Amino acid sequence: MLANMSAQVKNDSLNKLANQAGSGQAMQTVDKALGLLGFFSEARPEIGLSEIARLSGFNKATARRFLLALEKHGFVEQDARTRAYRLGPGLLRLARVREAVSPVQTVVQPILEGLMSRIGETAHFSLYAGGSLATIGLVESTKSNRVMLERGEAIPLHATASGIAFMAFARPEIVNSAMGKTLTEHTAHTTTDKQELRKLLQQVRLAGIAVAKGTYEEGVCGIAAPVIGQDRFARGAVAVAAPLSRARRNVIAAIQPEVRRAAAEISIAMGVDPDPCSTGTPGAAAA
Amino acid sequence: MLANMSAQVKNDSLNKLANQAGSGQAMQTVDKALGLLGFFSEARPEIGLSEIARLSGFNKATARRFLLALEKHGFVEQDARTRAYRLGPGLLRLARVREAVSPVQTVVQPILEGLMSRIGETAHFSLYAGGSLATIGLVESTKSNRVMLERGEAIPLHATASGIAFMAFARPEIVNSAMGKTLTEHTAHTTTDKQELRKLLQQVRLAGIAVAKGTYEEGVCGIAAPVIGQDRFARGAVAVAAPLSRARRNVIAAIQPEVRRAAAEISIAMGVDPDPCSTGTPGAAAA
DNA sequence: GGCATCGGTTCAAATAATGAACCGATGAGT
DNA sequence: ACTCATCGGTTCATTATTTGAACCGATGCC
Repeated sequence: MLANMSAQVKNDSLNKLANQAGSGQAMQTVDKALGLLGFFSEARPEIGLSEIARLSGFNKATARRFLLALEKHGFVEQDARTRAYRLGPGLLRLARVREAVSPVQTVVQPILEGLMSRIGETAHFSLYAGGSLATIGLVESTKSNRVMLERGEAIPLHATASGIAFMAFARPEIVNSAMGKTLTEHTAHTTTDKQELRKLLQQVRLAGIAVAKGTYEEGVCGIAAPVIGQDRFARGAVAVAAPLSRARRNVIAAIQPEVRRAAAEISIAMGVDPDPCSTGTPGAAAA
Repeated sequence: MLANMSAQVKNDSLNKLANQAGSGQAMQTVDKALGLLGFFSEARPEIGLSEIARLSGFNKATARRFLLALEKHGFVEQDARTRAYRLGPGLLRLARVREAVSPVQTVVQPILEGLMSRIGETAHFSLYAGGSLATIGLVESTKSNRVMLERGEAIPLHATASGIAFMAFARPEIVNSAMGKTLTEHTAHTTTDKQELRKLLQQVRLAGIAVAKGTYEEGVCGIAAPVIGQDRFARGAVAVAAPLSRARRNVIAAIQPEVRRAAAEISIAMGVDPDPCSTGTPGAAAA
């Protein structure tokens, strides 16, 4: 009897690990279909059937069936003339409901505006979703020489201050998944070595803030702090982006506490318990 | 030649209709998973596993697998404490991309504001997605006695001016699908007879505008015009909602052209070709 | 303690997804 | 005008997937 029990328990925990690790058993068909949505971006807003089949590696027939299902729910729509597919209006509805429930955008924007006005540089906020960071809120500096950002564009995790700050406090499996891919070299300063990146993350974990000089775009300095969710893992990041020419030591030092504060405010607004001594959480408690 | 052409066109449109009509072969698994998202609303923002299984009619195990797949892509997220599911942040990213491509909200809001300021009553804009109309833009009247609306809430097609205006110019299969369900009687003035509803739609098709007095909520008068897409079928509707006490004949008459104009502006903003003699489109050209 | 319900998991049985080949249309190159 | 390539879309036999009843441990309510 006892031997039986322990054998079962062992099996159970092994299975659990397997499930959580690989994000394994999660309705592959749905997974594949939703994956198609990731190919749409501001840079590639409309995609033809053959192209999306090529991008995704599916058969045209399969890809089309996915698109039909997505279209039925308004996630994509097909241009009547070109027959190309683009993201659909159903997303707006769902985003509205989400926003009504947890008003991130509404709450984040004023915080970013305050941050920008105090330090005079472009500020933005990104959330992790579907494998990368996506800019959700953005306030541009009023200075003539300012850093411009694309809205809604995917931000590489390893090459930006936001990404580093996020990864330093993200769920381990997210970091592992990011480490699994090749680290694209965006500039000469991009960290492309995985050992080095891990070391960098450890430093950021201690500092609680990330500074990146020209790692994504030459001449741009990013300063970012993580935004934390209820589970004490990172959900996204707040960042300030300034021209390197203005980013002297004392300026960076002055910006850091402001970014930290904005990140904390957003974390709280997003529903994190501000009390640090809640449950024995696996997250950043070590710091 | 001419005979040939017309025969081909006929075949094409028949095929199209057949495909769109049944919405038949469209990856049932994905369809079911996306259907779960429809259960979330402002009124019911968080749903537990068992409840969503009950609502959807799926087994708990199945429902959970759907939710896992959705969570993986940020369409839902699970509250760490309550273990309930809510809509996720990934939606914001996609909505942003969509909005960048076809800036409906950005464009619609000022038009609604203009409409409201000219006529002094609550104005709103809804898009069809996933089986019902969803309010995308809303500007409330500044009068003390005004009509209030929930944001992002689903609007029944048969009981509102918006729904009637939309259906009158919608794809036939959408209308048929709506007619397939029972017509809920929201007030004593709701049209619940399908024959009568068809007649009403025909009238609205001729008038180009719909007026509904207390059909959804007692004492509220709605005046709505359809917003048209590239294919000349309706995508949604613009509506004004006024207290019946203020909705005298001459007021309604004064409001109608304004609503019409707003709807036309939005249609154009959404990419419809303002030129009526473009390609031989299957839409409302016949009317 | 007893009872109901919660979130979550399992494995055989049932159902659904898949892709090579194909169709007609379109457009560029000659 | 003819080819050639590619487009969006469809079909059907083969295959891998989804599915749900029964189950577990935990929690909350008499």
